[in-house]
Amino acid sequence: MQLDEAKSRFIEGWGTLGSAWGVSRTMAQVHALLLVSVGALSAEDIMEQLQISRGNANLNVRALMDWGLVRKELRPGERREFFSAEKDIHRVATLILQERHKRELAPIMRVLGEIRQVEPSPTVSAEEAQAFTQMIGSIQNFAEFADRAAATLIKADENWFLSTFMKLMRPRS
Amino acid sequence: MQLDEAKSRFIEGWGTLGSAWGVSRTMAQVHALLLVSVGALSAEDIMEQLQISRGNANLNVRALMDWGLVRKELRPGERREFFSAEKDIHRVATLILQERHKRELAPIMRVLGEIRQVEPSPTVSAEEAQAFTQMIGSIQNFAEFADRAAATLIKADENWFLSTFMKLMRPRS
DNA sequence: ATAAACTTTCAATTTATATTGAAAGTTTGA
DNA sequence: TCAAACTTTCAATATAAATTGAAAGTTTAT
Repeated sequence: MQLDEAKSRFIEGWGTLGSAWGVSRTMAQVHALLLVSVGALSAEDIMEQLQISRGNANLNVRALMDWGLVRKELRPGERREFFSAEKDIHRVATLILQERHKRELAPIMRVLGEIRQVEPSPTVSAEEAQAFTQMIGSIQNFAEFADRAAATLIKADENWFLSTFMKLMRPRS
Repeated sequence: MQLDEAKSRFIEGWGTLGSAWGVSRTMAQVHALLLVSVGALSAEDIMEQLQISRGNANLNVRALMDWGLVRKELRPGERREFFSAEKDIHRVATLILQERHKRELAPIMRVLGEIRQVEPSPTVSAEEAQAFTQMIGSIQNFAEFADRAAATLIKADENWFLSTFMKLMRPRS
């Protein structure tokens, strides 16, 4: 396979993956393109390679910058902006986790905390109320656990965690 | 807060969470409704409580059954079908992980494996090809790691719950 | 065999989301 | 200051996804 074809396939695959996980296809594709590009790319480059409009390119590049996955690169003597992606995949994962925590986990946790205060009422049996509270409680517990686990991974910039657990999980390597 | 309001808020929140993660809002809402319902519900119940059409209810209930999150419950002497959700949150998490692994992780892993075989070509520099191969390789490694980590952490959480439960049951030993 | 009580399907429609492209805005250099 | 070289915005448009509802299909009881 040629490098160009390999890159296209990666961009396509990354886009598909993104849309399955609630990230817009184009945003994921811009990210993929920047990941496999050696240098930084201009808006024009992105427009051309992905065949998208200027506005669309701008929108998605800015969204990626909000996520911290892409940064602007200014070249002395050049007026236009270039963009490059964070290439360290561990940092990429960290940034994505942080952002998703903030945007999606935190809000649902707030809701769970609020709805757990169900008042006793004459129209519902005690056991029904309790079943509800238990369900919510177990979701809270699990979410907190998952959250802490993710945070632990985030803090594992040092390799001790990764190497320790990699050995546990990949006894063959 | 009344139980009914709490349930509504949960259903709404779960739906929002779902759509942020690539699950259709209604599917997540049907799931939420069944999670907080004590018994099994009929198609009619779901239609009424979520204000959706019969076709929509049927479609989403079947999708949830494909995920293994919901099962049909037949009552002797009743012609219609009832549906109930898996209530054990660890099983829920496990089922979701399994399914997403199968649907989304496995396909991208296949692509990554394929595109890593870039042929040398006179039109691309060796270092460009190598940068690409390294990028793909690090994504592969990370994906494998994350995959194992998720499975391991879920098991760890299950064990934690189990041991806590055992201690509660057998405080003396 | 027929009808009643359901479930399933799917073409049409609605709704939500992404995209465009031209205009407005901004920055830089002469 | 102006004009060139850019970036950003946003109303209009296109695309994709979800939803409806009625018809077709299925199962069960009589």
